[in-house]
Amino acid sequence: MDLYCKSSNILYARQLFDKIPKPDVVARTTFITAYSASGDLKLAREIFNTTPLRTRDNVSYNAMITGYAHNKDGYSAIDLFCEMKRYGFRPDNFSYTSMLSGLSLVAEYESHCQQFHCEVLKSGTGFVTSVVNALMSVYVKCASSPFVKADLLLAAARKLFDEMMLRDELSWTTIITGYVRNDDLCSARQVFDGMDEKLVVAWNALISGYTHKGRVKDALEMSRRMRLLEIGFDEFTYTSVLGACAAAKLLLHGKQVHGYIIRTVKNPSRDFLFSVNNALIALYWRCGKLDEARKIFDRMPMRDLVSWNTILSAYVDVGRIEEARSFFIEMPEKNELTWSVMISGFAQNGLGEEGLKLFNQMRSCNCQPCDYSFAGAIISCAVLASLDHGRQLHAQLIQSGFESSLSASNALITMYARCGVLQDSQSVFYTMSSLDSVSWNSMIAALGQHGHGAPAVDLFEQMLKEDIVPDRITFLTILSSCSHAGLVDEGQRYFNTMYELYNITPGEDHYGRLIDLLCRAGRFAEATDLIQKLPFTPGIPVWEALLGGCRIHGNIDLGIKAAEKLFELIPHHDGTYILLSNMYATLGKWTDVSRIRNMMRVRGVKKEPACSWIEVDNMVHVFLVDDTKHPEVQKVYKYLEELVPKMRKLGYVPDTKFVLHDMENEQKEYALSTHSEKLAVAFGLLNLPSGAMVRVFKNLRICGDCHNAFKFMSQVVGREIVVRDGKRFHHFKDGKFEICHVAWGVAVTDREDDKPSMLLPFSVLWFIIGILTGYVMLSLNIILRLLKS
DNA sequence: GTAGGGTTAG
Repeated sequence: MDLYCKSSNILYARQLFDKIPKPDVVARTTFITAYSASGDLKLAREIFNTTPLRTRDNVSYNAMITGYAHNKDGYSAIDLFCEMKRYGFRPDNFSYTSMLSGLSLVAEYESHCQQFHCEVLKSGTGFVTSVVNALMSVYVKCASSPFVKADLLLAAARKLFDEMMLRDELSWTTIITGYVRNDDLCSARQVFDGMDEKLVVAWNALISGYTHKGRVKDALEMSRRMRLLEIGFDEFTYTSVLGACAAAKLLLHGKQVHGYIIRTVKNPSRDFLFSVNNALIALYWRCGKLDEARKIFDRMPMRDLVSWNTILSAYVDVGRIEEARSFFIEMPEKNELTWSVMISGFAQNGLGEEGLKLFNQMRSCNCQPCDYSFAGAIISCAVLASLDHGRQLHAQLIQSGFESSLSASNALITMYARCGVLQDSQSVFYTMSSLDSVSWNSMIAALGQHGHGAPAVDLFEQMLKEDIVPDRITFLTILSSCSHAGLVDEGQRYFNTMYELYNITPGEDHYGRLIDLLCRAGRFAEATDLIQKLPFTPGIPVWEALLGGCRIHGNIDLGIKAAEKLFELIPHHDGTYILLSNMYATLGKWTDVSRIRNMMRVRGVKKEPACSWIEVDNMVHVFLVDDTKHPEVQKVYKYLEELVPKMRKLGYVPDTKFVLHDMENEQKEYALSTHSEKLAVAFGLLNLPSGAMVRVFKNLRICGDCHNAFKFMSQVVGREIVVRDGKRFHHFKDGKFEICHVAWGVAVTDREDDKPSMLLPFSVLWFIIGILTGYVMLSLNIILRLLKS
């Protein structure tokens, strides 16, 4: 039976076990261990529970406690340890070691460490190496949780280490990794240098430590020294070294290591093949060689979960989402990481609905979402600009105890910003206990998207002051923000520092934003000059930026050139036609507009009702780029005709004038209040740039008219309204073009079945449940007080 | 029949 358990053939062993009339405690313990090892704690506990109390012994308790610890259920490990004592068992070395390993998973405060430290001392196991090692682990892991005095905890671990009677290899590695994980590589190195005989494990710990802290050079230097000292690499060394190469994108070096492994390692073990091949997949992916990565994956005789997750992440990373989806479906097993990668993969590729669907599917599969999966779902809400759902997820995030998660908080910043509630983004940002570059990037982008260019630049400067190193995304964001704020010189200066100070080579996207910046300011000569000097053949982002700029300033000649280039690159892209016709519309050249629309019809390009839009003082000029007889336009007219008298009746104060210019160059003026559901509907039908819709949506929401805000959003549902990142609108003020809102805040949900979203009923339900719970709690409280008195 | 560390995936 034991043999079958060890060869992982538990099912067969269980058949034998079930034939024993009265299995003894030894047989039961074998199963507890086997089930725990296979991750099936429920079955393990079942066997444990059916062991009569009088036959239980320390070993069976210890096996069960270890099972919990191995399966990351620290609290149950501690509970069982306490139960054991309650029933009169005397915990031994094994019990303490296992319980402490469980404790290290959940220890969050200094008191947790101290309490159990006292208990160890009282029990007399304080001199046992394995117990002290586990206790050190508790201190070390606790030191990396927030709101603790990490230095004191590490010092306590060090004291334990210094005073140990008998150190083994684990003691050394525990303290070294303790320092590594708490960013004290100096102390880690000191302890390492003090080792007489340096174990491979210790080398590995330090190499991976250097890699994680971005010190790839030091990591590779260590591996070079290992080779000089003729210390044999094991699979952990290889994976760490390959990880270092992947982090620094050192393809050549990585390939050398790959070749060396092929030449020198004969008869590799199963584990060796798993971990080294997985690291190789990651290496080739990170170095941009997806095909090589795929080859390694395909050639693996056996794959584990990490292999699948790595190849999945690689395909998601390069945006090949459909292939990623087929990997996801094909995978023999999944963990929380698998789900999270796929959810955020959908979200990052604009497939918000798919992301949310998968998040719900994850929960219905009994897979507990982790903070990363929450982050993916929250970003999905950002893509859909679905504020209600986003808020619900925020509440659930807090409930699940992930409030302090970095990735989830970063997602919240983006979500609130894209849903038009900048204040909430800010309150998340300013209450976070630690920030990384993604947090800064998200907050800067949030400000920029809301048109607050100058504050975005200020925040960027603050980021630099706090020694956070900006990355490519930071520069994309700050260039857009400068563009919004008309800060041309600042933008150019930041662009130049990119390579000079931070060694980041600007990509086509960066050049695109720079050209956008120049064109918005009307500096076409500089822009065209830059395009000619580009270090690569200009592609879509460059020409789109140029055409966008020409549209604002009515620079027809240049605009046509840009459009021709775009037609060469993407022949039937509706966006180009629409930008082009909007350019003519803004200048009132209606014959050209209809020429373009005809071209679209002849060439079979899908025609969206379109319009161009500028705001001058309190006047919104809307240029309809459609035939007046177009049914969509007719609907708009009808709505507006009905709207004005109705609104007056309802007492709405007009605050904005809308001037509709149509193709026959007729102008119609409507004095309207933006606080109107009907107007919102009209906008929805018009497919107005969503900046205008954001305005209406925000007004409704600010006035507390959430119902209508929601209704407005659901009215928009079912129509192809694409909310594009970076689609900006312009404000004409004091003779200069300035910033305006970005196109966030429009819901595009349930497009398939065209039903209103279920978000509102859910929020109402939550609200009612909240009130009922509060009411019940209150009554209970009163009853208790009455009983007491 | 029971224990403690190092790797690769976001």
